[in-house]
Parts: sequence; structure tokens; C-alpha cells
Amino acid sequence: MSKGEETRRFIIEQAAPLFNTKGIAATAMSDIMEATKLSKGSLYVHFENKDILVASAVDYNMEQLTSKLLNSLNQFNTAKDKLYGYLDFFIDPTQPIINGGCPMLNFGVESDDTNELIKIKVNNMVNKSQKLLSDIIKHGIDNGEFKPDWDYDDFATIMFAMLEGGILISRVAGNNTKMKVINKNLKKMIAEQTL
Amino acid sequence: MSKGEETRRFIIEQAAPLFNTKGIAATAMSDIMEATKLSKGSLYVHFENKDILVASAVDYNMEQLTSKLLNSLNQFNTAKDKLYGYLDFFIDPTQPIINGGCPMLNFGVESDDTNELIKIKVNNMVNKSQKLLSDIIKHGIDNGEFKPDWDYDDFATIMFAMLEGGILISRVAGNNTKMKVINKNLKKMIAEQTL
Amino acid sequence: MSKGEETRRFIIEQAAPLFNTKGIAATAMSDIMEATKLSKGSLYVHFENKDILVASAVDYNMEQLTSKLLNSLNQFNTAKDKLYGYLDFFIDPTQPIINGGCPMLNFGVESDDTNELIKIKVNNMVNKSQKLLSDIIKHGIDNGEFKPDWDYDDFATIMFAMLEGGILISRVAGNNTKMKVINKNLKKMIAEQTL
Amino acid sequence: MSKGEETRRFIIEQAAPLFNTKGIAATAMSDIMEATKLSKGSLYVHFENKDILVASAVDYNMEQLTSKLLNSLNQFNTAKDKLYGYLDFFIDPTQPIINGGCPMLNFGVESDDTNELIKIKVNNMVNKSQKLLSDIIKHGIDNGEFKPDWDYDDFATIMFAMLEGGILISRVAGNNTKMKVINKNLKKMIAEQTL
DNA sequence: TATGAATGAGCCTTCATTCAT
DNA sequence: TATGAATGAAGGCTCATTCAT
Repeated sequence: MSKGEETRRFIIEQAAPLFNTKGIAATAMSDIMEATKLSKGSLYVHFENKDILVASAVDYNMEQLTSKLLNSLNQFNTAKDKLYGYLDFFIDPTQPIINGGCPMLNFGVESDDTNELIKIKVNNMVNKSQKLLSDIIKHGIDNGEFKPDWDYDDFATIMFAMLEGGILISRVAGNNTKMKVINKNLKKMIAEQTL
Repeated sequence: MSKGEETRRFIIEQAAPLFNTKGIAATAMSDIMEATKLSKGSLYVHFENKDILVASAVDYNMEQLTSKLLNSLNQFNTAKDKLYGYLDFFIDPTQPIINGGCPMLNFGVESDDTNELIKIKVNNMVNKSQKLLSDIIKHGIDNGEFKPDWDYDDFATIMFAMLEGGILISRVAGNNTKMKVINKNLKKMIAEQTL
Repeated sequence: MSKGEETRRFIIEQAAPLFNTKGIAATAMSDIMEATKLSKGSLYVHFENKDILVASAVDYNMEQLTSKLLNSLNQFNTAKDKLYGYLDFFIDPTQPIINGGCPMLNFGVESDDTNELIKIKVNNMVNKSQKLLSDIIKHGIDNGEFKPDWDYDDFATIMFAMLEGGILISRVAGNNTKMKVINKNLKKMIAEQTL
Repeated sequence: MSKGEETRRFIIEQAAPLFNTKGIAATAMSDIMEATKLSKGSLYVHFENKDILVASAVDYNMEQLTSKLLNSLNQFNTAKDKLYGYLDFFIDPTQPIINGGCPMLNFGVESDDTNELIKIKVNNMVNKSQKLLSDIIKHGIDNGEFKPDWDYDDFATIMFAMLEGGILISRVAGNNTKMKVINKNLKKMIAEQTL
């Protein structure tokens, strides 16, 4: 990795949690200067403008989350365990995997009415997330873990939506009481489809 | 209502959709000047600072949503119809009841890491929303509509979370395909508990 | 004149010589802050952006020059005296009537390739200037001062062009030697047409 | 020419029309980077700072104009033809010989109040230009083309000034109507001195 | 109550320039 | 000689807020 690429990467790494925590509009380039200890001009050497840095940071946050999630799921062998692992991965939104919580939730909500580019990025990741879930279930059906008539697409949507809603509830509550409820009920639904 | 109260109310009405659409940080006092056609000074006569106006507008948005929801639910008599009506009320997040979509989602996500006051307001409304749902179910159990062992608190949480998640998914998608899936599945769950 | 109009006028008065001296691109809003002792924000209360302030200052400079010129010409009665007075008015470009010299020359040259709006403003004033000259001559012909076959439009153009060229020559020379030559020769041409 | 000299020359060639078109202050080093496709550092290898590059580019522009003019005059044999050729050379300022128009006019006006070095360069070229004209006339007098009492220095000044003024008028007008008037009248003056 | 002029900190961005490689 | 990363001052402009009228 060249010096420039390294610095660019470094800036993204430092900026990503800021945007995910404070929001895009509320994070100033000067906040990123402070976090990186780089000069204002240097930031603009690597990113033509704030929008491009934002786009990179949004991507980075979502990639980080995905990669940590996939890494965690790797420890499980059965489809059911993977689904349970997925649920447990998000068990405490007040102690989020990445600073600021779920980037799809944060950037999706901030961008939906005002930033088409980011909205599309989030939508793509939302779809990938549901695809990941439905693929796990499909696999579980194929190898005889789950009932063959389980509507995996519907369940992927339901589970994903419930988790995102649970993140919201828990974060404004400042505790994960309700996320535990969601976790428990989703596990029950999964168990009911298990052979 | 005195002239002053009237103007104050008017400012809130004009400001509320702006905050709910663009977000708090991205909405400037000048945007509100423009929307109200009032002078800078006039805004500050009625609201000491932006934070206070924001708090009022957040309240207003949530009250508006609640009042429209309750109004809509009033047309239904049975608990089941009320739950179905609740679900149908949120069927299309791309055509939201109030401009910008669900204020609990919007302000909850923007405030969770940065604005304690707003976070608390949202949390209270989130709790009230779940309480409204569990009260409907409890009533349905009491009058013999639903199975007596239905865990109404859990379901209220699940349903609320799933709807909020569905709003996110639909708004970034630009269509309500997935919200229809959520609507259908929640109705099925309700039907399963109906006697 | 309201307070706002007064301040606006004051800003233009202070900004006009700066633009005419340093040029538009080389004059920063901060230069105008310093000259007016006003805050940055205050400047933008009265002018939406630099372009609008520039346009106002360009107009002001040209109006100032015109008004001083007309005022000076008023002391003369005959057409010939007016033409001679016009020439003498511009006799020393190193001691210009308004700071920075002729605004048509300054802003015309700076804008011709880059600023359509200013270019048009200058062109209008250039045309007015030539019209003023040809009107004086025409009047002189009508009252029998000048030969009736004098091509007044051509001479107005020639005289105007020669003066502008003379301003350039004298200002880069730092003395008005060549402007005196121009003055003398134009007077000779006028004398030749005088009856 | 060494590699270094070649690159230096190349930079000047690319920068010269930019400065002559946009002006010195409005042309950034980054504009020149873009035009040359050279790196920031490379520019500073060849030119210590912007001022030095500007000085070279100003010289280059004036040399280019002079050389093209002389080249054009070479096709004529008599003094009168040379003067007519000179006038025709500048007949259309909206289609200038070099991009941006007359560099004496452009840089003279931009520098007169702010950049002593450039002002002197322009003044020297202005003097040379008038010398060129008066030398042609003097030669014409010597070989019996023109009346011996023609004040060649005065006419050189008048003609030069009129052309520069004509350039200004035509460029802000966007057409050469008035330059044609100037051309015609100067030719008449020359004809009147021709034997 | 209402106005809008005034403020100055802070916004994003560009500038000319330096310097290690 | 050439690169491009790094700098920080300065650019135009917007912000929330104050205050005399």
C-alpha cells in the first residue's frame, strides 16, 4: 500500500466512527482533522470533498460490520446455530460492534430524504443482509435442518426488520431489555421451524 | 389562544416537517425563517434558541403521528381490527403520514449518541407506543378475542420493532415491497392468537 | 434612507475603490471587512454573495466617474469647450479622478473573458460614453460651431478609444507624457472641424 | 535545449494563455498543473514561485504577439503597406492573435496598481511598440513615401492608443464594429500623409 | 410582539508553497 | 528531474444568536 493509500485508509478509519456516531451533517471536516491530527489541506489531498469522504466512510462502516459479523458466524456449523449467532451478535445495541451502532440504520435514516447516493448504498447493504439470512436458511432447508416449506425470504425480512427496530428501541432506552425480548422471540420462531 | 401563542404554534407547525425531513443538524434557523416568512428576531422571541424549538418540533411531530393514528384506530371496534388497522396505517413508508416519516425513528437515530434530551423524549414515545399496542391486546384477551396466554408485552415489542425496521427498509428502497411482507406476517401472527 | 440602505451604500463606497484598484479577483471579502470595519456576517446581510457586491461596486465606480465628468462639463458652454474639457478631465491618469483609474478599462479587461455580467455592464457604459461625445458634437454642428459634414460618431469612437489607450500607456509609464500628446492631437483634430 | 529547459518552456507555453485569459490573480497554480498535466512539485522545480512563472508567461505572451506581428509585417514592402498591415493585424479583437487578447492591455491593467515588476515589463513593450511604429514612419519619410513634416512620434502614440482602446471596446462589445471604424480612420490619417 | 442589522465562530474548500522520496 | 503528500493561511459563505429600534 503506497503512502497515499495508507493515509487515505487512515483518514477513513478515523472518520468512519465519527460519522456513524454524530451523523454526517453534524460531523465537520475539522472534527476529522482533530481525529487524524492531519491538516485541513491534507484531508483534501485524499478526498476531493466531504461527500466523497462521507461515501467512503459509509462504505467502510458497513464493510466493517459485515466482516465482523461474517467472522463471528464462521465459528458456527449448523444453519440454526448461525441464525442464533446472528441474533446474539446484535444482542446489545448499547455496546455496539462498531461505534455509533448499525450504519444502515444511522445513514439510512439520515439520507433517505436528502442524499440519494448514500441511500442507495444503504439499500444495497440492506438487501445483502437479508440475502445473507435467507441463504443461511435455504441452506438449512437443503440439509434437512429446517422445515422445507419455511418461507425463508419472508423470515429474513422479518428478522432483519425486527433487529433494526430493536436497535432503535434499545439505543434510545439506554439498555437492551427489549432487544433480549426480540432475541428470545426470534429464536423461538427459528426453533419452531427446526426439525 | 393569544397572538403570541398562535405564532409560536405556527412556527412549530412549519418547523416540524423540516426537522423530520432534513434532520435537526441539517435544518438551519434560516430554513425556518423561510418556511414561516418570519424574521430572524421573531423566531427568537418565541424560542430562546434552536434547541428549544427542536424540542417543541420533535414533540409536535410525535403528537401529530399519535393523534392521526389514534383517530384512525377509532374507526375499528374489535382488538383484532385495531391491530390490523395499526399495521395498515404504516403500510407505505414512502407515502408517510407525516412528512419525513416516523419521528421516533428519525429523531431517535439522530439523537441517540448526541442529544440526551431528545433521546429521552423519543424513548418515552417508544414506550407509549408499545403500551398502546399491549393495551389493545390485553383488552382483546379480556373480552375473549385473543388466546389468554398470549404474551402481549412481547408481541407489542416485536410488532413495534418490526414496523420501525420495515420503515427503514422501505424508505431506503423507495418502495414498500418489504413492508407488505411485514404487514402480512404480523397479521398472520395475530390471526394465530385469535380465538 | 433606512439604516440598511445606508450600510449597503457605505459598503459599496468602501469596496468600489478596492475593486477598481486591486481588481475583482484580487480583492477579498476580508479586504472589504477591513475597509468597512464591518463583520463578515454583516457584509452578507447586505449582499447575498461577492458577485452581487462586485456588480454594485462596478456600477458605483462608473456612476461616480460619469457624474464627476458631467459635473465638470457643466462649466462649459460651447461644444468645443466641452470637448476640450472632456479631454482635460482625463489629462493625468496617474492622478485619476477615481481611485484605480477608469473602471471601464479595469473591469472591461478583467471581465471580457470570464464575467459576462460585468462585461455587459461595461459595454453599456462604453456605448453611453461615446453617445455623450457624439451628442456634444452633433449639438455643435447644429448650432454652427463645427463643420456640418463632421462624422461625429466616428470621432466619438476615435476619441474615446484614444483616451482609454492613453490611460493604459500613462498608467504603466507612471507619467502622463503620452496622454499630453493624445490630448494635444485630439484638440487639433477638433480645431480642424471648428468653424 | 536540455530536458529541463524543454519542460520549462512547455510550462510557460501552457500557462501563458491562461494568465492572458483569466488574469494573473484568477489563475491558480493548479490550473497550470491541469493544463500541463505536470505535478505540483514539478512546477516548482522549474519556477521558484508563482511570481516568477507569471513574469515568464507575461514575457512569452508579449514575445509571441510581437513575433507574429513582425512576421506579418514582413510580407509588406512599403512603409504605408506596413502601417496598413499593422492595422489589419488587429482588425478583430474578438478573434485575437493570441488567446485572451493583447497582453499589454491585460497585464498592464491588472498590474498598474499592484505589481511593479509586471508594470515595468508592460511599459517597456508599450514603448517598443510605439518605437516600431515610429521607425516605420521615419523610414517612410526617408524614402519619400510620407510627408517629411509628419510628427511620427505623435502618430505612433495616437495609433497605438487608438488600437488598444479599440481592443477594449470591441472585446466588451463582442464584435469588431468599432475597431473597423478605428481602422478606417487611421488609414485615412496615414493616406493624408502619403505623397 | 416584531423587525432586520450586526456579530463572529465555524463551515467547506482552495491557495501557494515545501519537502521527503 | 519529478512526484505527490503535507501544510496552514486564506478564500467565500452560513451559522446560531443578540440587540437596538
